[in-house]
Amino acid sequence: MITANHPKTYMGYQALASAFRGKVEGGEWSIGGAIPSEASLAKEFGVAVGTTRQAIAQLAEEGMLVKRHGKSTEVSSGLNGQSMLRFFRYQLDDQRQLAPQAKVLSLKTVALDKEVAAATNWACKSLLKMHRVRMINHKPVLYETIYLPLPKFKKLSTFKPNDFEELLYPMYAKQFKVAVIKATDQVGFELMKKIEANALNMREGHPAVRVRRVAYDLTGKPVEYRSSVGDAMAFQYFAEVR
Amino acid sequence: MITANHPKTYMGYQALASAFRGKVEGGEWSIGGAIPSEASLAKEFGVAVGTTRQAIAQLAEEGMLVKRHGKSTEVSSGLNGQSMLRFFRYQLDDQRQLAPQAKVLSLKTVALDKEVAAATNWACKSLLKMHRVRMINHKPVLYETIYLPLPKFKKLSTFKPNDFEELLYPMYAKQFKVAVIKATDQVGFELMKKIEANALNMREGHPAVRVRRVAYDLTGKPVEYRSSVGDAMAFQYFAEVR
DNA sequence: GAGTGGTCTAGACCACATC
DNA sequence: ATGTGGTCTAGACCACTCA
Repeated sequence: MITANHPKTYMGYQALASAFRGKVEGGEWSIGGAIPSEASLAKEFGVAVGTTRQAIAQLAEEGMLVKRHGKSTEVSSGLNGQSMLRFFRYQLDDQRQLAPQAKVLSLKTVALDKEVAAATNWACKSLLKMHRVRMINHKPVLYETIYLPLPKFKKLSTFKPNDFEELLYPMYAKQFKVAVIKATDQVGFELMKKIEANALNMREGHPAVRVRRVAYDLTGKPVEYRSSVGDAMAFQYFAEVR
Repeated sequence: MITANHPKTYMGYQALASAFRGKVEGGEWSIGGAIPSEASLAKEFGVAVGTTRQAIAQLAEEGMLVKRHGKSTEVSSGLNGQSMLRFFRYQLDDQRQLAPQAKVLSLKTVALDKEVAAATNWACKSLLKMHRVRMINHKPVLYETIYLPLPKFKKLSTFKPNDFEELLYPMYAKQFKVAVIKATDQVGFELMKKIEANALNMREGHPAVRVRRVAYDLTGKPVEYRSSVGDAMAFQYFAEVR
């Protein structure tokens, strides 16, 4: 039955975790907001506090929830989006840490791309396609092509290049209530194409690295596809293997 | 106090975890072997079972212990060492999965290398340095330079190239009781040097990828430094960002 | 001080592996 | 059947945050 609540259903911590996932996906617990206390959830679902703790611990592990000792447990608002640029080893003028800049070059609506569809399994028929250059100390270092599914991100199609914030992931969170909590990177090597080379003040055919990234939201669904090109010689990628 | 045991010391799960770490590091719980049951540990340390469970859960998370439902909890015997080669995208003759081969080219004792020391913080004064080629379907794809600290791995210095097994990490476990449970990779691009090119049947100056890997044991100490070179055009690296 | 999450206890019962 | 780890309970008390 769809609408009725059985008076007493068995609730293991995994079933509880599923129920909590549902609250997040359904928007009942909104992104960045606090969820009810463990004690009140235990009462609501008719289980011991320890059981709600175990369910919450699992979701916290997955990155969906964030625990704050003494305060509350919140729905994650996601990664900050700086995670791409830290892979390039550009030295700065002095020791100071310079914030990267970003410039949107173009924005248009296109048909679903084959490569994108294969990586994301999106079923939409059109996409928002954005070209962007990222700079460190005003020097362009990364040429990005970013795809977003429509109609979810339709509001962006009316944006002018200057309307975009520096970091996209936090903007997705604020404007669309989409939190990016995981991404997969695929690093490969190729020769730089003319468009990319021009944008980066380099020669066509220069050794280039391409990072294809799929970003996932709280529910595990792909929300963004991003393909970034940079100078291979200036590139360093760090990863932990377990 | 250093030597005496107080009859009753407070044992939080973190202190317990430290005690368990000590048992592993001291060799009292040996690599690949089962540790005592949760109930007996609880009795031995004078805590509730739940507390030993929490301590064990933490060490399992770190990869030091592996839990086997219904059997026992074991000290990890580490990764299998295939983790490097999976990053290359060589297609095989047919659909079958071909096991990679490995050939040791040379083995010698050298002074502590600066690059190696910087990455590992090793304090030893000499190293074992090994050159190795890894092949897929009898085609060489990876030229590896492997460093191991002495005197820990002294026994290997008398080995002949054919004495080495295909996978090194399991060999470290068997022969030296060293389990590799974590590694960090640093991926960069460069031009292939003559020696590497010769070993891989490629031209000097061909675009190459270099993966510098530090492998860590159960206690978090670096146990191996490995620098691997391959064809950049055939390379794909996958990683998850969280 | 009130409310939240963090630690710990003691015990019951379940699920799995092995003999 | 026995022993192991996995789940769950009910409650005590601690540590942290904030009004």
